[in-house]
Amino acid sequence: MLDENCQTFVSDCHVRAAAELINHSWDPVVLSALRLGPVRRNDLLVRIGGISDKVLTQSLRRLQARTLVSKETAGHGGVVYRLTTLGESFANGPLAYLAQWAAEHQAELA
Amino acid sequence: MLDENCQTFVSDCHVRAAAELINHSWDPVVLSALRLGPVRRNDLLVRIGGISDKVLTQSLRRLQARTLVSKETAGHGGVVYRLTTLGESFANGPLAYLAQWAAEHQAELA
DNA sequence: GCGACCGCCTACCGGTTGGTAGGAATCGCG
DNA sequence: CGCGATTCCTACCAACCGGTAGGCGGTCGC
Repeated sequence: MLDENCQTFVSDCHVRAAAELINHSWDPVVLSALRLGPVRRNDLLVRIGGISDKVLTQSLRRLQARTLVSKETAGHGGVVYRLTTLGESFANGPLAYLAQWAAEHQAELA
Repeated sequence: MLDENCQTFVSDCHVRAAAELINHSWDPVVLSALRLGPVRRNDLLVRIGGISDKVLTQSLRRLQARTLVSKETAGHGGVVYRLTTLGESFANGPLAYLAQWAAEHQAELA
């Protein structure tokens, strides 16, 4: 479904691949929140405001599947999530650039 | 819905604002396709493979509302869509960076 | 052991997105 | 005028995303 569409123009293929990383609306927010450092799940719920319990789990599952986030067990039946090297590369690179652009052009966006 | 969530950490607010620009899966593809130059609607349908007529219209409406894309009437009942200055800034900036990152890390992404 | 907390899972519901099909309005050409 | 091309709109449908509620099993402190 992605390959045959790449016939049209190649760069588009990479745009679609990248879009799938942030296409779920909460994923970029979770990645951005994890830039502040490793954090336990419940603290992540607080750090990100307004996300529901289930959605955070789903988002973390997706990000784990793409090896952007890793999970470690901690004491007290707790869990710590942190960015992987790939995740840091994405969060500090394209995602940070995206946020910076949005900040600069904030006034121009309705 | 966005403001009160910005209490948590400020950069996150901009991430969410930027995410709304590419939240709809076809929008980045349309913007990327328009980077190749102004184009009529039907040609855009061909240039982008696999998009449906209705979805392209909806995507263009959203992008027009955000002043990323402008529409001009052309002869023969035709219409020409092109990127605005803001749209070019976004497509050549964050979007291009995103695609470049995806191309570089293509192998690491499942 | 018991209660509290934590992570996670399972329904269910509502809204949105994407796809298909059909048709209306407009313009230019033969 | 008849016709095709183009743009756009309206249903209708399937699939998905996000939210709510409730429950299950694990670990820790008491």
